[in-house]
Amino acid sequence: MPGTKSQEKVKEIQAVVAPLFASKGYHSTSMREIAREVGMNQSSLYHYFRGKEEILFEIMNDAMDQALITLKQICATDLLPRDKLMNVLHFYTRYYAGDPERLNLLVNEQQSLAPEHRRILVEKEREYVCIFKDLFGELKRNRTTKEIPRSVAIFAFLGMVHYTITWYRKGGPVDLEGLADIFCEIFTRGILREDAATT
Amino acid sequence: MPGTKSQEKVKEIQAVVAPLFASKGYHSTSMREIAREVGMNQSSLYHYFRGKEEILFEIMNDAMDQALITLKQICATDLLPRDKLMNVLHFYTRYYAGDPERLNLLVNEQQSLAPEHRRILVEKEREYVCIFKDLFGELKRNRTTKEIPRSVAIFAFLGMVHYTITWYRKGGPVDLEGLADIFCEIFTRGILREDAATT
DNA sequence: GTCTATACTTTGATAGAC
DNA sequence: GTCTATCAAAGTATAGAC
Repeated sequence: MPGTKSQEKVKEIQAVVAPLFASKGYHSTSMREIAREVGMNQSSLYHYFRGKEEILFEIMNDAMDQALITLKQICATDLLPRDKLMNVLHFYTRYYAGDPERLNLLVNEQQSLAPEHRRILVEKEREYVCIFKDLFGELKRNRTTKEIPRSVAIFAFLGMVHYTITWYRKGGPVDLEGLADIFCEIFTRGILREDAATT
Repeated sequence: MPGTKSQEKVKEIQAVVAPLFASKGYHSTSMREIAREVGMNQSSLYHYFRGKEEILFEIMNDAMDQALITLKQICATDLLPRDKLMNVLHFYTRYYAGDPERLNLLVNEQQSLAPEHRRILVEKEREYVCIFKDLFGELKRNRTTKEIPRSVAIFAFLGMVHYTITWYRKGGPVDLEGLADIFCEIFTRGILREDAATT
């Protein structure tokens, strides 16, 4: 394959870099350190990436795309709005809490992106929020939500989930499924009408 | 006042630096830029601080101390556990959402601290969590909480509140009091027993 | 595709006059 | 307390041989 640049190697580098960026932060991780950790010369990295910032962007971009695909799949089903929402909440929780090293970057390193890359991810972020908003819209038509502004409800949930990367560790007293269940319950009881919640 | 180093100037510098660190990140903000923004020479900064990291630490440390004082005051009253909790949640929400530029650092720049400073703040973080845990302990004795692990409930709340620094802006459709009310409601309905919630 | 060598820039911090 | 001048270190990135 000409001009392919060995996608396996690219993935391998990203797999090494994500935890590095996550633990020390983007700006505190040097290209020299990355190269050492990957096991190649610093200059060789530039064969696979245009620069340090591109490594960060591609990891973050992949992570967002991956989640978007699944979220859209769930929403495309003909489940009841309530069940769709539960599936979305469940998936999203497992996604973040299950891969904290990579998702960490999405939460903490937005500032480190070049403006044009930042714009791309902000746009995808908007897609995320739209998916949630649409779901709540469907619920509202069925009069199943309380009088909490939709966006506040969404951001409350996102905050709850994103924060897991700082405290949740697999292998602890609560497993991933259990955590997703708890978040669903908090959100259900807290946001939706009780009569709907007990359905 | 000998050896005082003009506390007013120190506060002024911190007030300029906090938004800088918050918007561009600690490592992307240089001492030269800080000096320019403050309106003094780069070297002069070293008269007030031992170095860049100390500026960051002192801002973060002050912010934590300030919150701790109020939280302890609330807990020292002889209100009902439920009311104490509501007061704590209310204050904490207003504190974070009301000063996002400074509190941003507490959420995003822990990695940038020197190890010994990091340790100090981690210790204070533990105090925070203890305050919440004790409150839930009081509630549990009255059998007013559901079967959600205490720490999960606490981290759910902290995540919800800390995330406000990324989306909430004063002057929008929801004011600070309203936001605190909503968070209290979500948390009350989601975490506590319904019978207790409607008291 | 991988290396050596190096250019170039920016950084945090210090010395010392005033 | 504030400045000028400067240092040493570390950073990203590139040129070019193999």
